[in-house]
Amino acid sequence: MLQSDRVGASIAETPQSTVRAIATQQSPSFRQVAQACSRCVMVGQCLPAGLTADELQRMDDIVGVNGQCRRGNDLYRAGDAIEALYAVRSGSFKSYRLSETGEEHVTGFFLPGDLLGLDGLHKGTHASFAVPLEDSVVCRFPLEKLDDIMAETPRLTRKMTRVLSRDLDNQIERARNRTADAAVSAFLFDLRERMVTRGFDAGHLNLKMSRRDIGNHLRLRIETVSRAFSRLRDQGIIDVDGRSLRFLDPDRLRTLARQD
Amino acid sequence: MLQSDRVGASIAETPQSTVRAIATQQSPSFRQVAQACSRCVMVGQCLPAGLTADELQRMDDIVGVNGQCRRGNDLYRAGDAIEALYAVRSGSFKSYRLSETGEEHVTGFFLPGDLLGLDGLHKGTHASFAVPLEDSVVCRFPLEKLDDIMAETPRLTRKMTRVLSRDLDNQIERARNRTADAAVSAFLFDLRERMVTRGFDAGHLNLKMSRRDIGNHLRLRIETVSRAFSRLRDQGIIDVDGRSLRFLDPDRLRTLARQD
DNA sequence: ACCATTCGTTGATGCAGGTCAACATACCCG
DNA sequence: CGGGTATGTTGACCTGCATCAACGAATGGT
Repeated sequence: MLQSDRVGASIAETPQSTVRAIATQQSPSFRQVAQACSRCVMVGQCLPAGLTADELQRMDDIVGVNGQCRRGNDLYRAGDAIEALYAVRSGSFKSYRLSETGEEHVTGFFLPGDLLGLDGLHKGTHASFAVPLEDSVVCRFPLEKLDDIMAETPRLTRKMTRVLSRDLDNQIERARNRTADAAVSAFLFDLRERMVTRGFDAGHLNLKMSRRDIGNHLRLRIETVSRAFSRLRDQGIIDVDGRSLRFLDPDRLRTLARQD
Repeated sequence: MLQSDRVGASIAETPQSTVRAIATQQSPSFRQVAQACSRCVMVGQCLPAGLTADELQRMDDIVGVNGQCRRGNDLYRAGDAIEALYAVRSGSFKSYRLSETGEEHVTGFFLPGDLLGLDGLHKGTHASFAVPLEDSVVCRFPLEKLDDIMAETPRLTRKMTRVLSRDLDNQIERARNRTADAAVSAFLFDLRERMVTRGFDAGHLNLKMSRRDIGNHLRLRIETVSRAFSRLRDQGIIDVDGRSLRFLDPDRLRTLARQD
């Protein structure tokens, strides 16, 4: 099994985890829509992307609980036994780790369709914390069931392998040597591309994360991020006011993002 | 299948790849030893670790070609169609990428038992270049066969998932904010741990990579790496003379490695 | 054995980004 | 509504690492 040998409490029994099933609060038809991968608008970007109709039906069967995760709560915490992976259905998340001295390190931002928890699979316990940046909804893939379905569905196995490989590739790519302006440009351009891929409006977006989180993620100070934003604004590449962001010249943003 | 949809030449037909089967130059018994996972000293650290005897036998059957890779040649090149993953059997490798401007970025160092090529699986083409740091021997896992055996061997699928998850975890961990001394200490401590895990002498080792490669990997200049080495030597933590390295105080090295 | 080239070390100096500080605005809660 | 706290921007200064430079030692090709 993918899951840990450690026996942990189920999500519902784990006090610090705050996923709450909303199914019981909903009408049967809404619940059905909320649960089924086959009817999810994000299915093309998510783990089940590329599955046949039959295989998708099987995925529908294992996505047991959709849960709200509200601001200020954790989806999971580093050290928790992994019992499931989560896909973002709506909203957004950040993941972070703590150093031995208690320093936070933001390890990623997650949009609808993104999979949370992959970095902990090898240990059987979560390697990171995951917190919503806004009220969000997640789909829960219990590892045991995922494991079962993978044993019978090679296509899903391959998809999982590719998702892991892509994350690894992205992490390596992110580790390049860059100036502060290039790092911030790359961050914004990547965010825009991910939004476009998911069918969001490409022109305008509201950043859900703070300057602190962005800087922490890019290993830059908050002041440096702020100045980089200002320089991009002064050059007419973006229009930024607080967390409200407009892309005026994506091509030049891309060029800045690609220089070392 | 894990492998690309692109149809590429086999390794043997690819001019720039220089894996050469040595089986024909060896006696049958040596060849057998060289090929079989079940008789490899690195089997405990490698992809087949944890398989049953039966499953291991199946792995033996798919490891088709062991190849020498000599210094100055590439095992594979970024952009090549992926037809196989490689495990280091003996020797060592570095992987690197090229930026659009031709800048090299060293993405990892690989010791016996390590798997090469994982970051390219999602695209079907290699994301990096892989070159030996010394004359080395690799085991070749053809993706198609690996895919077949994974479909029938859930345990191998899980192992592959864990290997990918571990690499992802390591990459994230490496991205922490660190001073130059902490980064170099972490690099050396990690290298030592990996050598110990593989049963090599923990006290002394010969670095196979240049200061340039180390610095590039850690996003530091060669002079900064050299000075960090000198400071560690002055503090009595290591004894270093060129590429010859002795660990005098691993505990203090570990402490340095863990501070932000 | 030769020279050319790469590699590693150390010193002097420069600069990108960190640090410190001041201030404005937004948000939360009683 | 008002006071407190978190957030974001900008300026002035500082520092850790990059850059430039000089040198000796190791390596490789002929």
